[in-house]
Amino acid sequence: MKKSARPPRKAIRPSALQAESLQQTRREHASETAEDYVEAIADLTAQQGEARVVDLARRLGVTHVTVNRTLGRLQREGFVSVQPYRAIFLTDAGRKLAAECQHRHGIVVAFLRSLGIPEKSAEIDAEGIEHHVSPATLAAFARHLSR
Amino acid sequence: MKKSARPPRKAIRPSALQAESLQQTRREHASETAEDYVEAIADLTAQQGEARVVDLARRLGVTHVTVNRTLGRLQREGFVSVQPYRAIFLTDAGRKLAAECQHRHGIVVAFLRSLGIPEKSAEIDAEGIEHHVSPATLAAFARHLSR
DNA sequence: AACATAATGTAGCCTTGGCTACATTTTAGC
DNA sequence: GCTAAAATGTAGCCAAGGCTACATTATGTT
Repeated sequence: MKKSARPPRKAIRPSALQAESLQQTRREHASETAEDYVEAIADLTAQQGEARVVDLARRLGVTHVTVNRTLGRLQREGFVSVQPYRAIFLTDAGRKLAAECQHRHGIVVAFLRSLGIPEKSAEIDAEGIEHHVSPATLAAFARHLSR
Repeated sequence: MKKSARPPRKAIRPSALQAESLQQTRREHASETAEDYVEAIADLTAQQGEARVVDLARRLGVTHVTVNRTLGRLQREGFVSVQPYRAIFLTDAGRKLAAECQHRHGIVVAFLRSLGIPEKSAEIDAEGIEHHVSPATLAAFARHLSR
């Protein structure tokens, strides 16, 4: 019998950690859309009583078609409740998620502002960053703010 | 003739800014993959003399198939140079991008560590955050570090 | 030099999230 | 209550980035 004809390539160092980090980042990407949508729906509902497809499209910077398809997915996943030609409502799960996102978003923006970053940049960066901030890091941001 | 039968829904507040932020985030996503790949290729080349498909797959936490297809795109975009069954090389553009990413990654990790976040969490969060850090914010991080 | 195994490549499938173009339903205003 | 415009819905296209299954090439060991 034989063992190996060619020794398998061995990882020299920390591939495992990086692979894990990147897989985590990809998982976060998958929930980013849901978070952006529920947050927008919550805001719109608070601001104008209801959230409609056009409002979401404008707010999210996409066409109404994209919004429509995504709402279908979010309904499958239990975050929203939609009926044809009607306003969009959050489920309990959706409201919970939205509240968490708004809370986190506020902390991230305030933290960036506290570093001297101007309002607009802080908003833009926060939008990208917030989905990748772990509870530990969020806590560190909050700690830094309350000093 | 008639004008309007139904007044168009008007944005109450800051839809424009949020839409812009989200569009920026989506643009960043498009370059994330390129950044992760060139960085990994640069690291592997430095560590073991060459970067092979299997190494990248292990490092990035995906299958070799995904790596292969992505390398094709990166070659089209001018970041890498690949030949069948050969090692992968960065172009000048690829090396430049890799250097920028490594620099930024280092700052983000150091910054998070300086907030008291443990090594591993800092690495994981940095992987997700670094692609969304604007030059202004990166500068703020660096400023904070050098205090 | 043969050959088994690792490495690489290819075919084809899936989901997400963009889009345009066109169809249908609501609804404000006359 | 008609009707045009707004809003919503549907069909179908595209690229990215995952995957499995299978085909091909390189190469270390014998």
